[in-house]
Amino acid sequence: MVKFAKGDRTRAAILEQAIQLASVVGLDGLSIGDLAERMGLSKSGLFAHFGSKDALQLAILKSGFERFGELVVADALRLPRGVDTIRALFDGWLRWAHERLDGGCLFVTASVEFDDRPGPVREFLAEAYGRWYAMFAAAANRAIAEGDFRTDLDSEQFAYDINAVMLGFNLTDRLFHDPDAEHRAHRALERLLEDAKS
Amino acid sequence: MVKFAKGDRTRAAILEQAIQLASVVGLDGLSIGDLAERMGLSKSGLFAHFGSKDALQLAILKSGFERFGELVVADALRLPRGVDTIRALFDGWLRWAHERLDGGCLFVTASVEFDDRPGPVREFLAEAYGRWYAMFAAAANRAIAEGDFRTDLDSEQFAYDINAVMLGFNLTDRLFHDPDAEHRAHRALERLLEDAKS
DNA sequence: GACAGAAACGAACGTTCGTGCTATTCTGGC
DNA sequence: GCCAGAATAGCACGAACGTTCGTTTCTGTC
Repeated sequence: MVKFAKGDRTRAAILEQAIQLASVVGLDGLSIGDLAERMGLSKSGLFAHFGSKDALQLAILKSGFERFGELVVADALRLPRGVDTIRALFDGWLRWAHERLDGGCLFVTASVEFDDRPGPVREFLAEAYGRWYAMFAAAANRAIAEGDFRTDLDSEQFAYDINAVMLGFNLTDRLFHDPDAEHRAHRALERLLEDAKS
Repeated sequence: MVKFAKGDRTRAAILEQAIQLASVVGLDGLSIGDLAERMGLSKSGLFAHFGSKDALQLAILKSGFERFGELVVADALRLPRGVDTIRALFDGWLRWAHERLDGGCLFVTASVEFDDRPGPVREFLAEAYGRWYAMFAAAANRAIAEGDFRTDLDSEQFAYDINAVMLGFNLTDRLFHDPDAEHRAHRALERLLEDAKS
C-alpha cells in the first residue's frame, strides 16, 4: 500500500533529533544546517521534507505533542480516579522535562519564545496549553465527583496552580541543576492536593 | 569632573529600549541593527558603546536588574513586617512583568533562553535568581520571627512556591492574554500566605 | 575659538541563515 | 532488472547577522 516508507522514517528521525535540539536552543535557535549535519544529511535534503522553517517548527511542536501524548497523557487518562490521573500527569511531565528531553520542556521553551509572535506556532502552543490546563481541571472535577476533593474547589485555579509548580521546577532544574528541585516540586504538589482534599 | 556625560546618557537610553525589546524577542533575538534603527543611531555607533553582542546582552541584564531593584526591591525591603515585604515584592514583580515591560519579565525570558548555554550571561542569571529566592526566604524567616508565619514553615520551599506562581502568571498572561491571570496569581499567593500562617 | 578626545557614521567584511533550483541516487512494485 | 517517482545531494542566491576600520562630527574645557 504505502509505497515509500523511507521518507516517513527519516522524517520521524529528523523530528526526534529536532525535538531534542529545540528543547535546548529553542525553535528559533535551531538552524537547518546544524540539524542536517547532526543527522548526516545535506541541508537541502532535510529542507525538502518540510518546505520552510516555519513548517519545520510547527512539525516539531506537533510531533512533540504527539510523543508527549503517548508518553504521558494516554496512560494517565485511563486511571480510575481523578487524583491518580493528576499525579500521573504531573510525574509524567516531570519525566518528560527532566529525563526525556535534554533541555527541559519543549513547550515551555517554545511558549516563552513565541508568546509575543503571532502566527500558527503561537496558536498551536496556546491551544496545546489550553488542553493541558483542561486536562487538570477535568481530572480535578472527577476527583470532586469521586469525593476525593472538596466540592467548593475551583478546578480552574487548581489547574493554574499545578501548572505553576511545573514551571517552577523547569526553571529551577535548568538554571541551577538543583538536585532538590524534584523534591520541592513534589512537596508543592502534595500541598496542593492536601489543600484540595475534602 | 565627569568630562563627557553624553555617552552615558545615550547608553542608558539604548539600554532602556534594549530591555523592552529583549523582553519581547529575547536577548538573542534582539539584533544590533534593529536596535540601532529604533534608536535613530547607526549600527556601528551603537555597537561602539558595548564592544560585542555578548557584552550588550550582559549590559541589558545588569541594567534591568538595577532598574528592577529600584522599582520593586528597594521599597519592599524597607517595609516593617516580613509579610508586607513578601506582598510588595510579589505585587512589584507583577507590575514589572505586566506593565513595565512589553514582553513579560525579562529575567524569565532570558533564563529560558540561556539556561543551557554556559557563560557569563547564564552565571549572572543564576546569581540574580538566587538572590531573588533568598529575598523571599529571608522575608519568610522574618515573618516567622514576627509571629505571622508558623515556626515550622520551610522558608526555602515557600520561596520556591511563590516564584512558581509568578512563572505561572507570566506564561498565562503572555500566551493567553487572560485578563483573569492577575486574579489567579493573587489567589494563589493568598493561599500560600494562608498556609504559612501561624 | 581652538583643540583633544569622545561619539557617531558609512561602508565593507566574512559568516551564517533560509531558500530555490537542477542533477543524481535510491526505493520498491511490476 | 526495469523504471517511475521519491529522496537526497550539490550549488548558488540574497538577505541579515556581528564586527572592523577609517573618517567625520560633536562636546566640553581651556
